[in-house]
Amino acid sequence: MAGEVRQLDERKLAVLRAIVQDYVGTEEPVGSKALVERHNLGVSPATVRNDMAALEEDGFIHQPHTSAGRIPTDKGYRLFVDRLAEVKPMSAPERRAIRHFLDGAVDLDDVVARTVRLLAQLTRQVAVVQYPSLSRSTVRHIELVALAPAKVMLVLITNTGRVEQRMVDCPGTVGEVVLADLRARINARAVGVRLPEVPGLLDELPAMFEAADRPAVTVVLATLFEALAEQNEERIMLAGTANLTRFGHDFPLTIQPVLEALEEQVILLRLLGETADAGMTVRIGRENAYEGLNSTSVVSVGYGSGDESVAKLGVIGPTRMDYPGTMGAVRAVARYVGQILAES
Amino acid sequence: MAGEVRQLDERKLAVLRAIVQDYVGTEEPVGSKALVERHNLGVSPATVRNDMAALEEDGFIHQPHTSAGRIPTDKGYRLFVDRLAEVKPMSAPERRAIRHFLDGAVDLDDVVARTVRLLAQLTRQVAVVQYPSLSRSTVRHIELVALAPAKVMLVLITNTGRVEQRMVDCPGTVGEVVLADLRARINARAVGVRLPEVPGLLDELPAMFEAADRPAVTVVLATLFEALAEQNEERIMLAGTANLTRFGHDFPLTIQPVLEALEEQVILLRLLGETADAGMTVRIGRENAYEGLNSTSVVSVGYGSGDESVAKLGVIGPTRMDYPGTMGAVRAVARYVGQILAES
DNA sequence: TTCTGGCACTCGTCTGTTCGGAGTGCCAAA
DNA sequence: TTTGGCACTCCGAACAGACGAGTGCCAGAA
Repeated sequence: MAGEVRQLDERKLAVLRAIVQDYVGTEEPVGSKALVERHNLGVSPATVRNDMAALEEDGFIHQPHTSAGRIPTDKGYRLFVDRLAEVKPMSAPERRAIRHFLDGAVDLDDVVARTVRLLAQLTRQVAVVQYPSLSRSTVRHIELVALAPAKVMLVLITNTGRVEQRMVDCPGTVGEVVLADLRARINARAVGVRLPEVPGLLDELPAMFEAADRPAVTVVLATLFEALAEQNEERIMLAGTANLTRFGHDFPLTIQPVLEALEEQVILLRLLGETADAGMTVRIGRENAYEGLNSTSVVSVGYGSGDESVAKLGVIGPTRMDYPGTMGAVRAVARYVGQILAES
Repeated sequence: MAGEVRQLDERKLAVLRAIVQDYVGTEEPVGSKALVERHNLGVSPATVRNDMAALEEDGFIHQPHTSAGRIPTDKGYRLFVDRLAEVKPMSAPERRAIRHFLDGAVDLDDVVARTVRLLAQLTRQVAVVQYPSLSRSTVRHIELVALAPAKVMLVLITNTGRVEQRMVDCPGTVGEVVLADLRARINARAVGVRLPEVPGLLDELPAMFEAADRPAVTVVLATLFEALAEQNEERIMLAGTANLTRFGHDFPLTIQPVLEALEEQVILLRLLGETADAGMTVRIGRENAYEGLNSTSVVSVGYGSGDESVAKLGVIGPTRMDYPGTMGAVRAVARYVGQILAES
């Protein structure tokens, strides 16, 4: 008995898989007859119809109107992604191409720019790449430069190649010697340390300077802490918006909220923020918190220079997307970007 | 006689103006009767029809099909912009709002970001703002920092607040003293000078150093020149793509090439590059060199911190746009950005 | 019990036709 | 030169009918 029930279930799953695959390919509701023709399920259309009715009952597929084919629901895609699909690995030539394209990058900006374009091209969808975040990275070097007697430029360089600079207006003049001393002491303590942990290590620094210099030292440190903490400086790069035109027929209605979402960095950051730290995250249709993206799916993953992820990247497309292919591309690109970052 | 011909021409122009205004408002071909109703032209529909026939003969308007109203052609819009429309000044509250919004900016990135968003909101179209270009700005400071024995970081700060940094791999070790010397000499010559003119002033510099240091000095200078010259580093910021959805009915066809164009910084830069240095430039439909923008108009203008323009900004919208209003907004925003830049 | 073929039924899409109305061009009169 | 009138064009909405894809159900076969 149990065996037969499982047998049945497996065929239903096969039907669902076939429906998803066909619908993704054709963009048209798929009927029982066409299904049997294209996939050799070994049963008749009538049987498939029964299964379809059951699948519909369970909410995995849905009919636009009586006497039309079936379309997968968000729930159906979810099941497909979780249990029926395998991430499709990139082919060797594709991997070589990715590698080659990313290797040409000259600096961090370029890496991110190339990555996002590459991802958009590979998936033919909208790609989003977050800059390696400050909070996960470590200090490579901190530089202080006197521009004027009371004006200091602060430069923060991270191990991910990111450079932040600030102007500091000091109360009173700061001697070159004091500045050099401060620079040396800061670097001695901070280099190699994770950004959020830096402030704790510099606590007792003002006390080590002459009373006259202390105000200036304090201001410089305050600015440094500010630069370290500024999470909302997180930047994002986008590409492939033109691919939105391939979205669907009910065009302006679907596309407008998506375009609006894409303009709001905050929304995109939150979107990527929901990505699990390890493994790939797929958010389908209404699973997305942001309403404007209710008819889209987001495939995202963390990437990083070493073992751990310092930022996220992903792809936004219609719920009707090629999940295995998209996931394969996203994973491959994330992996290679990680390697590039580790090398530089 | 001549007087009567002029009289006639003026009415024709009035008719054209009315057609443009109505069409921009309604998006529908405008007929003779409706025209007479909405504008008090003081003549009958039949007369207007005669004028319309003449205008069509001259290529200023055009009929989608017999027995439909008329639509302005690119040539018609051109005439409208050149002779029939006046730039519509912003109202006092609008100006205050612009001023207030831009005043909140904290650094150059922020100024540009706010400007582009503001412009998109005001015009309800796609806004494009070019970062103050390197070639027009002057050197405020050049800094050299030794990160490792053979690794130097070069930082270039311009009077517009822009900061560029490069890593330099030197052949052999560079002493701290040499570096300080080089820094001092470079700054002494370059500060306050326009970027493109800097290389010429540093020609004889290598000769002033010991033979052993010369290779390193040469490499540093080469990198600096590269940073100075790198015109294609010109960056652009975009906003308001969601406004494209209000474009028209024949949607995907029109919008796709536009989205593609917007993704290509090169195209946008060329677009802005065609802006006349002084005064506002309006490119209508096929006047745009880039084919994908053949059904759009571009309104652009230079802006700058002082008298002269250091960069361009503009708006991209359908040829059927509110030219007076758009031009007014573009002009006002450019003016205020200029002021903000001059102040900082 | 499960699958299958057959059959009646639903309903959306396509096609052709009709019809009203907006708009035109032309002409004769003011 | 302008105007009112008139015949004409042609788009687009509305309607009807045919077509076909697809379904659900049922009775019989495996």
